[in-house]
Amino acid sequence: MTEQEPRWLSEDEQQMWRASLGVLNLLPLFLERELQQLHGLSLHDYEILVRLSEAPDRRLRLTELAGLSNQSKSRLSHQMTRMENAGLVVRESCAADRRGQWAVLTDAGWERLVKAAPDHVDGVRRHYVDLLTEEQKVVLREAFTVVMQHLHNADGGQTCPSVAGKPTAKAAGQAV
Amino acid sequence: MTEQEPRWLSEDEQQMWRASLGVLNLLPLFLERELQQLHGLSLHDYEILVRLSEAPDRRLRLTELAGLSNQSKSRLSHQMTRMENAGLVVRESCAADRRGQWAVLTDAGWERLVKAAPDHVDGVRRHYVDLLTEEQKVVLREAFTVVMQHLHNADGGQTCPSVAGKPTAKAAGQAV
DNA sequence: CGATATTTATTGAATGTTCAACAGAACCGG
DNA sequence: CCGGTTCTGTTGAACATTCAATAAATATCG
Repeated sequence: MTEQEPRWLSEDEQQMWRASLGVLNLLPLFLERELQQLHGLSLHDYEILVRLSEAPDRRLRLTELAGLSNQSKSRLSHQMTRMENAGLVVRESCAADRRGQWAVLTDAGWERLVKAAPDHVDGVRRHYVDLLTEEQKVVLREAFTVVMQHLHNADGGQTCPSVAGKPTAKAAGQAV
Repeated sequence: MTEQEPRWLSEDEQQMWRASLGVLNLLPLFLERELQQLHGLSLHDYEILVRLSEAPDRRLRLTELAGLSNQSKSRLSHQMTRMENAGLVVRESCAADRRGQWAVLTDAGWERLVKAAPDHVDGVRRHYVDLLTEEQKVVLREAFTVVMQHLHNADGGQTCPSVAGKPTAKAAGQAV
């Protein structure tokens, strides 16, 4: 019997957790809807386009892309199929490792991203970034960097391959 | 032509946004998996159980429940069907407003919640709360309360009915 | 070298989510 | 009290996601 009285959350912690849950649930919905209506893209589409756009040669191995965009390889695989059908992206098999595949951004994909980016950044600002004070942004950046890191390490690549210590890319500033 | 150069995110803002996205994507997955494996509940199941458990008479009108748990009425409706089949919850039609329905927590649902709560709180701590400093928690609570409020107001009840100014319930401290 | 394990990516089935359309009850305004 | 509007909740179909199983190429190591 290693039963212990669990460490319940304090009133404040609970409030903070519930607010987090709210944002977690709602924010993606809003961004997704705007993106979908204005540009026919899902949030995941967008995220993938951004990551590819920042990659050298506009290409990334699937596993790495999955890690960078925080999703499982299975999900990415389905996603890629859809995006390939939409002409945003193509797969190319990899010479160096014949198990592997490149995800490559097409010109159409690039243009789609460039068109969508201003509206999307605007949405991210309206619904999130611009609601925060400078101090809050700093704290949030630090806090969430830690949490994200933790989550990437915490599972043995089941959920999503851990992203290497890459510096955040500099490219077109397209707010994922 | 009201075209404007968009206000791109600064380097720091972008880093903070991307970390947020990471947490947004990953955290629910982790909590969901643990909850599912240990107790056969989804995160949404759990959230609904908690909200009902805190409500007077363990019952809530569907619309209000949807608002409290940050989801659309449609989604909740499907969810309720599943949970009703699982015996966690029942629907009762509402005398005062004959359009309406009550969502009522069953005893089985309550017990299930009580059993799951310690493990879930533990997960929330391990993957989130305990990774934050006291200062970060405070800042996060304030910041996200604002953002959540904004999101609730921002859409005209399309996504989810806006939650009234209810004080965060006091009940069993079960960390949603 | 060869056997085993690991890594890469895909697949299909089960499950969950969204969106738009709907039906019925209550509200509101003249 | 009648007509339109809003609100309640449900439904089905399209779509997305998860999970476990698979196949194929490469690593590992005795």
